Amino acid sequence: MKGVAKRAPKPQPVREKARAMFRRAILDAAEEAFAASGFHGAHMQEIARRAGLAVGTIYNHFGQKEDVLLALLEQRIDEMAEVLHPEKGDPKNYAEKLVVRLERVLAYREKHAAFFALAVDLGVLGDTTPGAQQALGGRALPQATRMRAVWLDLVDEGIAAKALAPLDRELLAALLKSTLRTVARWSRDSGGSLSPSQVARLMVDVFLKGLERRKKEKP
Amino acid sequence: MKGVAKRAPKPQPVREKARAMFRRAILDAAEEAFAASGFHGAHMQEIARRAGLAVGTIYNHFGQKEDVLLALLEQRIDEMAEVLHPEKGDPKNYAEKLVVRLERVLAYREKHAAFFALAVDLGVLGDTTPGAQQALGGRALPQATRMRAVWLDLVDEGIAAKALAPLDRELLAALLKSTLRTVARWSRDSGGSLSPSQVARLMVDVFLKGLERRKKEKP
Amino acid sequence: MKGVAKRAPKPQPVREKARAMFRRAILDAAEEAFAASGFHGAHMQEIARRAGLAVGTIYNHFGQKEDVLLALLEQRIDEMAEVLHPEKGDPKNYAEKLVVRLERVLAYREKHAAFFALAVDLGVLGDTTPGAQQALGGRALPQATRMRAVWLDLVDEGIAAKALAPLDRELLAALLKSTLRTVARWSRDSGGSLSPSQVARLMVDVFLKGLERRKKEKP
Amino acid sequence: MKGVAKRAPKPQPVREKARAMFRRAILDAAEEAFAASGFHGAHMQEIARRAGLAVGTIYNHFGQKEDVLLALLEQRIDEMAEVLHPEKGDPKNYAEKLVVRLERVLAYREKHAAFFALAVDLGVLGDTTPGAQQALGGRALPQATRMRAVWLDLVDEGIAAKALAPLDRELLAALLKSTLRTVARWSRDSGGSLSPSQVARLMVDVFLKGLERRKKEKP
DNA sequence: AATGAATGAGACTTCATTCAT
DNA sequence: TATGAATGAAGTCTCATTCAT
Repeated sequence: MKGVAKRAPKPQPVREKARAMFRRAILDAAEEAFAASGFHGAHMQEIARRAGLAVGTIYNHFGQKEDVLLALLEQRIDEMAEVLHPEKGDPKNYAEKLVVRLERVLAYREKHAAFFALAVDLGVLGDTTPGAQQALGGRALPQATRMRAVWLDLVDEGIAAKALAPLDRELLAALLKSTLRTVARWSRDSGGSLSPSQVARLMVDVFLKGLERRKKEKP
Repeated sequence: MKGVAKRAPKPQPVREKARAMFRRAILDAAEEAFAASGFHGAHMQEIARRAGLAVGTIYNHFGQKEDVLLALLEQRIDEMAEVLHPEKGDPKNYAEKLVVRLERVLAYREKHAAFFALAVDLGVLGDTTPGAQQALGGRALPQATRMRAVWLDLVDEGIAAKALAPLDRELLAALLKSTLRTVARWSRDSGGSLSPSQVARLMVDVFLKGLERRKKEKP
Repeated sequence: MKGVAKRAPKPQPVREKARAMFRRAILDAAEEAFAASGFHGAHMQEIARRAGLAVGTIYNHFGQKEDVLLALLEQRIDEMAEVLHPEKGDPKNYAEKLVVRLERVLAYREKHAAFFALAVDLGVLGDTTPGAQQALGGRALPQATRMRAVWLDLVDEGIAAKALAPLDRELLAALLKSTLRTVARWSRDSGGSLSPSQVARLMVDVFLKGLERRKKEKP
Repeated sequence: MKGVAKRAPKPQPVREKARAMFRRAILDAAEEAFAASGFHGAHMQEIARRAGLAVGTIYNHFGQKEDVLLALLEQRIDEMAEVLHPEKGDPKNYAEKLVVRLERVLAYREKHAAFFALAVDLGVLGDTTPGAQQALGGRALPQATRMRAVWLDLVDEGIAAKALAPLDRELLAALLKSTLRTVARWSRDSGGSLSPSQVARLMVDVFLKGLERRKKEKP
């Protein structure tokens, strides 16, 4: 030790930051790659290429391919739960509240269209399909529970406010999600001439009032 | 044998039947295997085992793995379109008509739960996801068009009968399908205490009237 | 036996004839198929198709694919040795004798161009190459010995008649064959404007006199 | 990694060298394997084993089995064309020149006996047989043209020097090659008691003067 | 820690051969 | 005996993962 005094190794927050950047770069690349080709179609090579990294580097951050998918799903689900959370200034009226919240979700969806294509592909947002189970190696997504809770809360508020029919909360939540998904996809596929705000309003309207023809209605 | 006299080959309807039986056995086995493990997770070996055949035999009937999937989807979609078709004796009233038709679909779903798990996995029933495109090698499903037409017809009837809001027919069809799927899944997951008839009625109710809390209603 | 007297089964020469016809049809088909695609490239299916037979039938006549090749080679080599044999009326003069004999070989070659492509491919006419050994499963061709003998005889006659240089008879035979093959191929590839007789004469000339430029020569 | 700073990759001549070594090891292994069992008889597994590599590694260097064969042929043909080329100090006299050049070819042949067995097997040196076409997937060998040119040049020199009969140059070249091949094989098969130099001299003698018995000759 | 070539288990597919009709 | 579909061993190639640099 050549007579030099030892210093305790500094905590190196820089290292931490660098690690986080790599992680993020990998997940972003994976999102694109998975969305473009599905889980099996996307090769580690391709993910590495999109991230501007070598394959080996990915394995320094994730144990295996599955783990990249898992981490990506967790990350995005967390972000989406965040977005769906109540915020200060959200309206009191339930229908209005739904509109602003779904609007936020829609905005997030747009930024992460790739992830949603993937999530639908894996059935992760709804229920888990065999293909998803395969891809995840049978592991459960802890974040999915959190996500579910947020939707259930939203529905519970509606029930409490006597704005929603007193049906099973799981059913209500599932229908709210499926309406969101279906209308959003339709909007995208049919040219997307509606503004996000109009789309959110349409979702809520369909969800609350259904699709029966109505006589005249007062606003 | 150029110069050797040939007995005219007798028309063998038996052969035809045998071929059809093998085909069917393979598709049934494939349905199970794909449903259990997804397209990539299911190996030809496994499909052959389930069908009680040798691998080679599958290749006597289908060019490649993809083709097995394709044929299976076509078969099942055809069957389902059949089931969804109008039948003599269906009620005139639109809501009632929806109920009986969806009931038929539900019954078929139950028999082919495996297929539906697969179909959702592939996104074939709704729209095509990257994973599905992967599995199908980019080929389109001709039958999917037929399926779509049947749903659109059902919706058009509703519009014509002034029973449905005059919205875009694609949107209406998509929402009808997603409601069906969501309620069916909920019913199954929540213990399945409702009869198929009740489930169908619930679907139609949700679809037509939405989930807003209603005061009193007369049946 | 219904009271009918038994007759001893007749020797059935018809059966024998039928067998021979099948055999021949198969060998002809195999010749074409092998020549078109090589030993490995030609499938039993294809040979059967060309013969207008079912695959199974081939296996009623030959034990395995190899055996078909073997039988074909034996057959053709026999025929060719036949053709190369001395015949009544062949000239006495050695050079002239060579010409008429090679002419016969050339005629046979033309009829069985397919076989010769195959034979060269397998190196069967000259020496046995690894590929040929592979195809023949390591078995030797008994007929090849007979063939060799015929060529050696032809060369021996030349030595005896003091028409050929007193070199090793194996070398002389090998050179005669290779000259035959090379000139024949050249003649075919370069448009084939020479008559078979001219080609044979050229072969003999090259073989006997070499390719050095000669001053003037008297015929 | 899009945003992450990259160190400029240093130019790595070492890598290049390593690549070349692997390539060479694979080609050498393939030469042995192909020569021992023919193209179809040699399995990738076996080639890998002989090269001391894993199968996958071969596929990092060559797209498919065919490509290994192709590359091997190109390599060896190039080397052989090199050897056959005129060199400083070659004699002026045509016969003498032929002798020294063929001697070089013979030396190369000896070192690469395996390749020549293979080449003959594929008919690549002369003309392309169905089996070769099969193995090469129908692709042409660019190097073969170069090879042909070298032989044609050698023959043209002879014609120009009025040492060769004014026959078609393709024919002369083909005969020169076939004489080389035949005599070399004979020499090897008959015990190899002749020195390379003697063999080359014999080839030229046969090629130029033919095999007719000659009276007395002056050297 | 990043790199990227090497690794090899395992998947799909082919095709000679068998065998029930 | 001819048939041709069934069989399954075996080969090529892919791609997630490892590891020496």
